[in-house]
Amino acid sequence: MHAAAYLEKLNPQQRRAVEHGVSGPDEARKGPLLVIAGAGSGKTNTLAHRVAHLIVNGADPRRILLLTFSRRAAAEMTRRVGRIASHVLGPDAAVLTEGLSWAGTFHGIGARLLRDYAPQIGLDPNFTIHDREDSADQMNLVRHELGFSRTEKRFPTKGTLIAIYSRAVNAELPLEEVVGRFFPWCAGWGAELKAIFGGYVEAKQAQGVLDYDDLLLYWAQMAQEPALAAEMGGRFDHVLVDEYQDTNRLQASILVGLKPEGRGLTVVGDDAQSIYSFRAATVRNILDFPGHFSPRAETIMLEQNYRSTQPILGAANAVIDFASERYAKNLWSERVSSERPVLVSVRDEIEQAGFVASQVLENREAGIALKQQAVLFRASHHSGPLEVELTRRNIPFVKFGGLKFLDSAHVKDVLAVLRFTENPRDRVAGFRVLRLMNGMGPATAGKVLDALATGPLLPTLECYAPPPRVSGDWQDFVALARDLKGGSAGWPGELDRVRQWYEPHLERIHEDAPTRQADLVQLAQIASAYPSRERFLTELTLDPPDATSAEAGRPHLDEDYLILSTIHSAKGQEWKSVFVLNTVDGCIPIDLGAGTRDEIEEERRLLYVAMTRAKDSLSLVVPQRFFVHGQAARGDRHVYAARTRFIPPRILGHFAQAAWPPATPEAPSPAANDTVRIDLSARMRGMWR
DNA sequence: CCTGCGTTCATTTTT
DNA sequence: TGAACGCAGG
Repeated sequence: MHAAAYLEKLNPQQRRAVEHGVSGPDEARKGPLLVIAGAGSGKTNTLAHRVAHLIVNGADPRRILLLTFSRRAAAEMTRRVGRIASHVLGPDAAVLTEGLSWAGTFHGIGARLLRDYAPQIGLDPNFTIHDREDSADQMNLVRHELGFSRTEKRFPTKGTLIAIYSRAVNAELPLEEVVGRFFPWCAGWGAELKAIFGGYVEAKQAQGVLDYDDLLLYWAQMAQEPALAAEMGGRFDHVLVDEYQDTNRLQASILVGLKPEGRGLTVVGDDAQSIYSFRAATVRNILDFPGHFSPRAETIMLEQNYRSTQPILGAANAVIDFASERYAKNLWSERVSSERPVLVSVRDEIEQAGFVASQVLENREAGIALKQQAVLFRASHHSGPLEVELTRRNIPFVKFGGLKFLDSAHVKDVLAVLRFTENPRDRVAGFRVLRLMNGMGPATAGKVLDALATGPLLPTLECYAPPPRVSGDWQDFVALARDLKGGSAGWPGELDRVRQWYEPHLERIHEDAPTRQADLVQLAQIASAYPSRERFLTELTLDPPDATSAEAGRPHLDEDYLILSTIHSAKGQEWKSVFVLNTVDGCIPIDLGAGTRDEIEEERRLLYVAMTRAKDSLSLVVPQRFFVHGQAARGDRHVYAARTRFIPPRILGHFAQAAWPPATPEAPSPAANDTVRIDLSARMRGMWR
């Protein structure tokens, strides 16, 4: 085939990455490939082209494994591959790219493979998956059983326990080292920790439950068994991994197990954007990748940035130049502009919100849609005052990252009922469900669960004689279980049946039942997009919908809305105009605990990631003071903050500086007197009563 | 054995 | 500010 037209648009480095090991009969060229792709260097585009190029040249899409960071990224990649391929192959391409079914996150693909191989590794293929909070609850049950809830000295909480456990698994480190390095204040509890973790693993196995870490751990273990590894690896001719800088040791082990020689293996990433070390991701994976193989992996650098203007890129480069260990890159852009990024000084978070809201509207008047603008922040709650201001001004927004509505108690309750039906041995789900009934405490619930550990759901529940005070609720519950188990409602009718059962409990437990009901309606809508209960539960746990929007109502998809996002959730995205909130020491870097050197370095990369999301305009907002949390609403205790240490004086030349509101010698407004004399809003509300 | 109340505590990022 | 835990009463 002559050089395809779709390759012409790529720059020489991108093209090398796309064609690596594809053209030419030379087997040796199918060796491993590392692509270091700087921010905005067309990484996704290059990877999509590579996959399309493989398919166009005869690779079987069903034998391509594509590991991405989120399901959204996987979907985007599949879409792009389809578009590129259809330029070459016409309508046939649709059939081919539909075969690209092994695209997803490590965890998602892991779950799928584990269900496939379950019989061979002694696993119940109907396992249910615990999210982080469920895992913590499970850990707590064990902690209690082993009697560690009443120790003399303060014992680590369930959250700490699961964090330690998870770190040890994902980093493939011995417990002692994990505790010593990351949790030194727990150093005295070595033996107790081992006991708890042992109990935790046994509990999961007895219940047919896997946690997030198990999805990788079991997969990695399978990949260490030569026979299984060969079979699994043999299913795929090509394995491509995106965002490799954010993988951990366990994930690297999986790759090596699947492709020991690195044949057909491609990893893409940018060490300067590694921001997930709290999940045990290690930048060493990408730094050490080439040397893992013999001969070494070929390394290609993509250094031309197509996203940002030169002044924005220059400022971002200046920030990351202080980083210690990294692949030296020299990112450059042809996009000229006279506009430097702006450091905007504001009085406090309230003014910050005012500034952003005004600026966003101004931009929109200038023709930049809200969707082309984003506000980024380090921690989810940093956007609180801004959300209030946006709501007040009626500016629609969607927020990515932070608390999801799946974490709210009522949604978890409903999901737990489904999971409990799917797997009656799941004690965390069972506990949650049973305790909903009035009069059902921990002891009674425990007895029911004990009975279920050995017998099947229905006869066990039907035969169980509950204490008299729960009998009414109990009958309803058994009827529910019968309906669900009988499958008469079908999917997603089952969910409606659960909601119907749940409603009286919801009203009894929560004051604000109506708002919570609305969430459950939302949940039912989401559910209708899934083909079955099992798929719904699995995929919802592994790929929760990642956005929440203004309470005023979710904007319709065709509407315009502003993007609010944590920096972590902004990964891989870009906007014309970007605002970064709280660019001060204490927020970036966040002041928490020790603040080791590595942690500080990661915070630096976070700022770099935030800055490199901007195409045309970038504002870093620096509030001068912060009100202290946990005082009376009108209190004015506050602390002063300083500009982030990652922008020291010697690189200030890369920025323009401004203050907001622009200084005007106007008389102070009367509202500055902060005593409220009359409550007008109450009066307004009263008009309608 | 369960529930409700009072107290305390700890506040990142996410598959 | 809210969630999580402990304690006492029923």
